Amino acid sequence: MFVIYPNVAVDKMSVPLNGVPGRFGVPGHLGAPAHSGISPSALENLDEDLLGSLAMVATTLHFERDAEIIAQGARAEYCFQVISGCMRTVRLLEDGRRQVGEFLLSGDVFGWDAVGEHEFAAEAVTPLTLRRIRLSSIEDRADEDRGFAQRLRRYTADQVRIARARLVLLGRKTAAERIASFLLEMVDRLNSPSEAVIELPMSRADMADYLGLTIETVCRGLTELRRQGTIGVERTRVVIRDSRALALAGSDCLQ
Amino acid sequence: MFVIYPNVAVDKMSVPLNGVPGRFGVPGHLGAPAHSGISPSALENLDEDLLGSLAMVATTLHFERDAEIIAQGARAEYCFQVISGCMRTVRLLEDGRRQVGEFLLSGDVFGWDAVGEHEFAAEAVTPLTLRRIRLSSIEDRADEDRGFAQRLRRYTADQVRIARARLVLLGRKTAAERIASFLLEMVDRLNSPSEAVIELPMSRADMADYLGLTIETVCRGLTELRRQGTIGVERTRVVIRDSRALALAGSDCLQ
DNA sequence: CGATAGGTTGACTTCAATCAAACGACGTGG
DNA sequence: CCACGTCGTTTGATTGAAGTCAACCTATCG
Repeated sequence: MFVIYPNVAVDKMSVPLNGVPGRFGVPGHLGAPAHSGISPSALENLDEDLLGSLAMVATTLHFERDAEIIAQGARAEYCFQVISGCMRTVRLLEDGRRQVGEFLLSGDVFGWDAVGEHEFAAEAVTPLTLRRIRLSSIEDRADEDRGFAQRLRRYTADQVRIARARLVLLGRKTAAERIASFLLEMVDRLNSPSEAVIELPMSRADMADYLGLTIETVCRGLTELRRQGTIGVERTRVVIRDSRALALAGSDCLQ
Repeated sequence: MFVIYPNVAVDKMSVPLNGVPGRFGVPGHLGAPAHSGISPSALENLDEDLLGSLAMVATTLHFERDAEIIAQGARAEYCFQVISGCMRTVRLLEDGRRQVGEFLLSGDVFGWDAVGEHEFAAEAVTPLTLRRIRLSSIEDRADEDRGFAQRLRRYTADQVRIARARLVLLGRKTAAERIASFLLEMVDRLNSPSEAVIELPMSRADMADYLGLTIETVCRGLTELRRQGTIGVERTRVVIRDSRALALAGSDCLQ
């Protein structure tokens, strides 16, 4: 039902929180595991908690919204697993263009693939709780624990497939299709209490940079889907009114 | 660094003959040792030959240009390592839009990340020699050979990073930048005898579908680079005249 | 040869970006 | 409590980069 992370040196960052959308409340203080009511925080399911067994060598960290967890180009020494909240990976070009690599939710791991340095920065989309683990610990564990190595392989293979599916989205899909696909992805990943309603943790700007679009185009796309009766939108809350039409709009036959 | 290899590997396969798409090549003689005689190609370097140690359980196959090696959606039972030639992975949307996932050259492996089915098709860009290996063999070897498991992790992590770097290219770069980046990638990967000259194995259409552009836009981009004196182009041969300018044109600071 | 396929170039269109303005929610300070 | 400023979002008008359509070129091959 939940994960016990015993000791843990808790590097604690200030946990302010300027109110705000996406009621990802302040994570309970310290030892408190993924909280009760809201946000099941996925990690309850050990099968899906890749690094759960490394909790004893992990450090738990808290970040406020928009905090930078890792800078682009930082030396790769640690990787991070999201315990609760939402994180984004971003890469900037010199002139300021920004690409969001992925959004990470509970259980997702950032940076384990890094070699010399992290090629993407990592930032908190919402107040965030992370588990920080030395890359060497993962390598060591993989060497000595066959089951872990298998799970790691599966996880990484999944990441490759996911990234490649996004190549199709970015390379060949229209703005409208990208937006529809994105909503479908989020419906799938944010396991909401109610099937049909999702609370997007990220801003339009984040969505735009994830989808290779501009804020305005994302807005217009959402508005258009609403006009068609496919979804309902108001700020961060999206209601899926016709998921069949949405899948169609996203050209997601295979997926 | 400089590999000395006959730039066309010996294939007993008859010559090109332009392709009828979706045609199968001739499967190799079963159990034939990986390289009978010549054609070590790039694989001479064992360090870079991830699956070299599995050669005894591999089957060598030959395909003609444009042959389909694996169909999109095919059951994932085998993976393939390129011995010589160039392979592309492609994914089609229902309406015919096409995205090339990657180009694979000597040593590269296709399909090891697949779970139920291959989400991309694999096709021969040039006459092609492959090593075919059961996915289960890889899994088994990874379980029993720590060094192999490590190399496999490194290889897969590389694939993740490469795919994510392409997200930036497809999501945020202009046509001109994509084309310049592509040339730089190819200069790096096709280790040509002469630093400054590369022979592109793929057509403009393949390049376009790799870069999320149209054939015409690729042509215009190449022409523009030539007009600027950055490269020389004639059909498949590209001469890099000013690699500094090319890197600049590609916005590839980090990379 | 002529046929064909791939490549290049030009004219025009279009989808998404850019520029601009207004709105709404929220927090702050008077 | 309300006026105000800020920030994120939405909508509209316009621009522009890349797509589409079309013609032509140039290797290659039967």
